Amino acid sequence: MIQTVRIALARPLRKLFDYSLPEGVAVCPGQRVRVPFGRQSLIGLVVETEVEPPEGIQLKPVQAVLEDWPLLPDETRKLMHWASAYYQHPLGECLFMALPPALRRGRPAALRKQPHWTITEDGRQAKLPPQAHKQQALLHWLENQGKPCSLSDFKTAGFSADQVKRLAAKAMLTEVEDDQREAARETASTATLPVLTAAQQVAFSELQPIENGFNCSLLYGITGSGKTEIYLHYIQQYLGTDQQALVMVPEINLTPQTVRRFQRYFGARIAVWHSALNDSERLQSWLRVRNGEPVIVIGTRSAVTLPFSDLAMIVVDEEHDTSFKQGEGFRYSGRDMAVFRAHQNNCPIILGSATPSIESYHNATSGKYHLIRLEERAGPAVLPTIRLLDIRSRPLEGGLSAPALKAVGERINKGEQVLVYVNRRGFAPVMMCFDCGHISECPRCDSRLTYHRRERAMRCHHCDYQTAAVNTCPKCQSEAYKPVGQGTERAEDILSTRFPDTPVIRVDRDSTRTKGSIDRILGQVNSGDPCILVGTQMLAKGHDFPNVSLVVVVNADGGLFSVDFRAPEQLIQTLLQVSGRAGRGTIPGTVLIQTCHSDHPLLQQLCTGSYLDMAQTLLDERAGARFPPYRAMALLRAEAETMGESLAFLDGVKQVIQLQPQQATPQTDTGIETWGPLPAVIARRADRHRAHLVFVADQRRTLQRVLGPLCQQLETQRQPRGLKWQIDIDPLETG
DNA sequence: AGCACGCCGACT
DNA sequence: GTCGGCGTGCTC
Repeated sequence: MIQTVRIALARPLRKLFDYSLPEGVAVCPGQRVRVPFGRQSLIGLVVETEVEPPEGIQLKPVQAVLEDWPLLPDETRKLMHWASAYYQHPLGECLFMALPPALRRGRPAALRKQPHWTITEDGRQAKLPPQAHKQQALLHWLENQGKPCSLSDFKTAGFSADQVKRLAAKAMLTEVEDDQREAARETASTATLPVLTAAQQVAFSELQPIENGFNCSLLYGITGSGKTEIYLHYIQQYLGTDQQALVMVPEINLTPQTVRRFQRYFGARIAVWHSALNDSERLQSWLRVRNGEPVIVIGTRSAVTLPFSDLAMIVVDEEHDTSFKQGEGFRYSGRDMAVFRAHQNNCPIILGSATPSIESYHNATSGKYHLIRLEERAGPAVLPTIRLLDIRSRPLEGGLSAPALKAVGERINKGEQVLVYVNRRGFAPVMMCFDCGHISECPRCDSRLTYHRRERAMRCHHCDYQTAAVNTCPKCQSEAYKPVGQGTERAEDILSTRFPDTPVIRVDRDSTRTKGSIDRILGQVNSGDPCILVGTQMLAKGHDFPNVSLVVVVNADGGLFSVDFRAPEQLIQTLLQVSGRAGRGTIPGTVLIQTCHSDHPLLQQLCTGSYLDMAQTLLDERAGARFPPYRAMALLRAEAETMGESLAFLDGVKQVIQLQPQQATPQTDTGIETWGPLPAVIARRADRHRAHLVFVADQRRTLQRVLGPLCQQLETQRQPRGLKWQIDIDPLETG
């Protein structure tokens, strides 16, 4: 009897393909196979065995079975099955998302033995020329590790392969055989953890031990309260030497410093997972996890799909951070998948943040999560004072008001550091003609081009359009064609003019483009000398600036009156995160927020209340408007050559949804509401016209029940050429 | 997504 | 007469 198996392929198709299995071959779900597909040969993953062969299709046979064990373990496979159904994304793509690129391409799943290096007697003598200070530092670092290290260890510590090669050539380093598994098992607990403060101890004692099984703790710890210490202690205290752990961090936060901090206590058990890894590094890390090594993975969003076999705990740090949600394609939330995975593994999960998301806060108040409050800063630092500075009809220089500049001057004179935060949204410099009013716009998007002085270029932030800057108005040839708006560069100019003796350091995408520049900047700031940091978003996250005693927020009003219902939440989160950079040392910090709406209740509350009070206010507003988390939301995005096509497509979908007989129980289930379709806030992007249709339902189940078949139908029925659609479950941006 | 088949314009 | 443009249709 010939067996039929169901195979998932890495194709954007909401269907699986059946194949016959050659006589004498047996497979189980999760195994990797090679199958013929059309006239190509593809890698597939077994989803189901012993299936009923479909009628009227001549099945092709499986060509090869790549391993005699399931590459994707059951637990991970079930996670991806759930994610596929929850996010309405094709199963094949979801499953393959959980494999590193090398394995997707069919490379063997073999753990390459990594050469480990140790220092020789010659190396200890270290007779290096004085200019080889980096090699000297490497030797010094390795000696302090007290154990052989691999190339990737050197790289995470900031050294290069070339330096290792040179030292090996001088016989100062030598290769040793080292079984990684053993290396990982022995906890390099040379360093002892810092003692928890009384407040940290209280918070720590509220965390459930691993053996109590699934529970989700929302650790609300104000900026500077030392949440990381709590994670470290938790791992130290509860994680078994044979168990695996996952620590998820936002994209921006995966700095070498964070990793080093964990490595100090857990040594070789630490494995990293982030977008900067190359294919072979990814494969190695993935296989370490798959082989059941007792690793502690520090990783970004996609680390939630790693093939753990004994996952005992999860931490999601900065859980409110929007980078946990993938913004395209398979639009999953790493944080939400982590909660599901903890549940699936019956293990604890800790969500940490100084500014928890409204969703998580809601889960905490409803008793689904356990709320732990840590509202004291560790060490001598106290929370900064937040003051609003109303700038209505005040003259501004580079976006800064006279009182703000005065405050900057005072701090500088005292030898302290200042951070000027420019909320980029709507404040990037554009070129405007003062004679005819012409403003430079992107020819392909509904957006303005921003002026980049350094490159003398005009750039679009929504597509890759770029053009040289010109001095005269392209419309009326007037000479009065000048940059307006308060970008980081304008603020930087004004500050350097006003404070010529103080270094002004700009921190934004442009100034940190080159590798290592962020470390150089941080080094300069941490030296403690007075300086003024000017920057965007990047400054708000993670980094510690102990000598910054004043934060000036150039403009806070962007998020106050936005069409997006999440804008106020994101505004106060950003304001509080950037405020948290002030007064981390011994000097009490001050935050000045420039605004045209100093009487706005949310901003008022920012100065007096705690974050949780604000979260409660926002949650009440969400309840009133029946927004998430009180209802489930999904977004159907469409784009086409014309807006008419996009809107017509979404209108059609709306009709279908509304005509559908809703077999709902009236009391609990009011069915689905659709809002729109509406053109996106940036309606035209790269010459594509975009529109949205929003779905809202009291119950997630209702939404799933309708969206599943809808996606299936939209995929099979043919659409006007050039029309593309995608579904976004729990969207973060509804504009 | 690929890849092939298919039917219309400028080249040896 | 062919090479090749990308429009649409299929893949167990």
